[in-house]
Amino acid sequence: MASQAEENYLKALLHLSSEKEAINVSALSTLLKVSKPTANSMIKNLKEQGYVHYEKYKPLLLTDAGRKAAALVVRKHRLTEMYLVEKMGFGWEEVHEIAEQVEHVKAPVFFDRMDELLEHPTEDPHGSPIPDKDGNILQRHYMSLSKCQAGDRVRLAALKNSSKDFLEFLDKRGLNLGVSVQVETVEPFDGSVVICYQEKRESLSAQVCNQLMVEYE
Amino acid sequence: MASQAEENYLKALLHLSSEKEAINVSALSTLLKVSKPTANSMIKNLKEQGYVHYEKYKPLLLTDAGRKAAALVVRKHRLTEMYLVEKMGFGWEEVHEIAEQVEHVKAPVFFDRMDELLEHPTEDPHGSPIPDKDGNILQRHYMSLSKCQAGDRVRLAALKNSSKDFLEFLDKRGLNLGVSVQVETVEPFDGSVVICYQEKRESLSAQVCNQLMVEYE
DNA sequence: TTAATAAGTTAGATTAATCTAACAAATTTA
DNA sequence: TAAATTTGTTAGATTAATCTAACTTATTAA
Ligand SMILES: [Mn+2]
Ligand SMILES: [Mn+2]
Ligand SMILES: [Mn+2]
Ligand SMILES: [Mn+2]
Repeated sequence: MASQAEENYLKALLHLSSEKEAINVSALSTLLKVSKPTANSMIKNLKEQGYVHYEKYKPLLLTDAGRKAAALVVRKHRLTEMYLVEKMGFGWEEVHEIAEQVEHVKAPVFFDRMDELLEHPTEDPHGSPIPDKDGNILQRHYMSLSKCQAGDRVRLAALKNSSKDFLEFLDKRGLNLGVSVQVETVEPFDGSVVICYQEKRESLSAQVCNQLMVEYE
Repeated sequence: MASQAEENYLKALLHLSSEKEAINVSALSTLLKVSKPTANSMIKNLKEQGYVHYEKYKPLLLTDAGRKAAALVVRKHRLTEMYLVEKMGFGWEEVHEIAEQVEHVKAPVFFDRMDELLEHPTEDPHGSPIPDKDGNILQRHYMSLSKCQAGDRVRLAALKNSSKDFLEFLDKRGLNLGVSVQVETVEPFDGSVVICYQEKRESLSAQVCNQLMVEYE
């Protein structure tokens, strides 16, 4: 079974490959906060195990087995986050660090039980999809709030970024997933947007709008 | 913060010292299934950190700091076991292996939340005491069922041994903690005991009775 | 009280995961 | 295209946790 380090690398590789098909070692080492030689040597190890395609100086690519293994780690991570929020009462900004550790528990039944108790959730507390038991990830195609126009009525469905700072920013404004939002104005100059929701009116910078994924109601 | 290995050694040392004040390296290495040199070198490490008193060839002794650190690991372990049984519906025979891993999560708030949700339990699913947040362990002085006499009416309060086999043996007979038991006969020859409980009559070997801790009702 | 056995230690090796320093290859910029 | 920059690799060292082999000390049995 994969070690904690291996599981973390697999997750990072899957994450990077979702933004750009081919992955480079630098991005991996930056994301995981390890040196490039460290990442390089782990890549050789993962190649040995059949999880990545790799040739010297060429970009990295997850194999099918690698993608599946990675998705199953993501599944454990997101089930844990959902469990922590729904069953233990944690805030969505607290759960990532805990899940980062709990995801490595070697006891499939533990995660299966979370899945059951949560009644097979399909998204985590930040709106990201929870891969199924075969490692398939149902990609939702939400739209960024920054693509909306004045007058649009949308529901906040997911976050592109789930950093603690951002989550706390949203908490302060009562911007939770599921909230229905009316786009009032879009400022052409800087892309900032004024929205109305739950009797509130807020102006959000383009940077924030980019991170907010919405769908039409 | 202590590594997983260090936490496991501390727990083992506390466990061994509960049976015999002074601990020897052999017992430790046997319990943890590592070689004696491995145990020896970890002892030197723990001594460096102020967790054990140790001089070459002399028996091992936990320091106050070591005993406290160990008790806090045991606290995490037992809170986890209790949480798994009470909140997640696991059987008492399934939880030890999972807790053995979860206990190493570095997130005090995670265990504090379990403690709250369980309303500050004082015993784990096997009747063992859960140390408090300062590492104090309230020792209950239960009596072994093998010390009982015909006619005694007692309640099953704890298990001295919680191996999977033993737990399954008890499950098959409906012998759960809290069950009220009437001692029918005690066989002087082999120490076996016939008990009545919940419309059932069972004969238990001395070996089993030794592991069953009871209290008068 | 010696001899046998058990317990404990030292030395040295191994593995996984990490690092820095040095260098090579690829890409970008001028 | 040549120079500068970025990216990737190799070599070699380190640390934690483990092992085996060989040896020493302590305990137990004859
Ligand atoms: Mn997360
Ligand atoms: Mn992790
Ligand atoms: Mn246990
Ligand atoms: Mn453990």
